[in-house]
Parts: sequence; C-alpha cells; structure tokens
Amino acid sequence: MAYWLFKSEPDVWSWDDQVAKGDAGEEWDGVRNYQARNFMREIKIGDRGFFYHSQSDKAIVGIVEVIAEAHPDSTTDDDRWECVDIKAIEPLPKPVTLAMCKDDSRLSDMALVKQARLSVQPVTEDEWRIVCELGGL
DNA sequence: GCCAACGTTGGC
DNA sequence: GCCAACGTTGGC
Repeated sequence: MAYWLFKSEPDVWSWDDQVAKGDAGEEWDGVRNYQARNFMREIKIGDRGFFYHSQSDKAIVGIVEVIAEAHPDSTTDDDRWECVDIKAIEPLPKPVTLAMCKDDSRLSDMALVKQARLSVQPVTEDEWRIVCELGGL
C-alpha cells in the first residue's frame, strides 16, 4: 500500500466537507497540474492519504482512503485531467502543522516541505509513521 | 496583501 | 526547442 498527501484550501474544500460525505466519499477534482495528475494515475484503491489544509491552517488534519482510481475529472471537458475518489477515515487527534514538519529533521525531505505547490504528492512509509506519531495516533 | 516559486503558454 | 511573459499557488 502506498501513502499520499492531498492538499486543499479549506475555504474551497475542507476536512469537514470531506467527513460530511461519509463512506460515499468524493472526487478529488480540480487538479490542473501534470505532476499531480501523474501521481494520481499511480494511486490504487485502498491507498491511504493525509488531508492537508493549505493557507490559513497549514496543517495535516486527517486521514483518507482511496475508493476509486484515476478517472476523468467531471468538472472539466478537457480529457487531460483526471481525479481519484477519497473518503475520510479519521481525524488526527493533534493536527500536524507545516511548521512542525519543517522543524522535524526526519521530515526535511517531505514533498510538502520542499515542493509547496504540489497538490497531490507521495509520502514515504517513514514519513507516514512519523506524521501519525506527531499527530497523536 | 505581498511576493517568491513554479508551471504554462506562445512567439520566435 | 528555447525562453520571456504571464498566471497561479501558498507561505508569510
């Protein structure tokens, strides 16, 4: 199983919005970036991901599971863009902020730290474990 | 609200 | 195919 990080502006689509969708989940649509799209093509059903709030929060706030692999993005007619579907699994007892990731030398290679603008990014197993630990899981 | 970083577009 | 111009994202 692989691990990922999904980034969203909470004003547009927040963790609470995701939780409200329950097990039905929701399309992770609106990605207009080739690098992120290419990662989504590698994502498999059952993969886990962090849900990150950019802008005001700048924190990893929850864990999601992939329930549908890459398929055309229904929010555009442009067939270059695809999306996956995810559902909320559980919140992090303690959100892990960007500052915490930057302060932890073990996380200095995280895509989140190094590539601020990438909206879908891979997370290594070690990084996953460390962030869960920091988050109180 | 500003600005740096980065991705995309289009002219050559 | 290169690169300048432009647009967008996201941290501060």
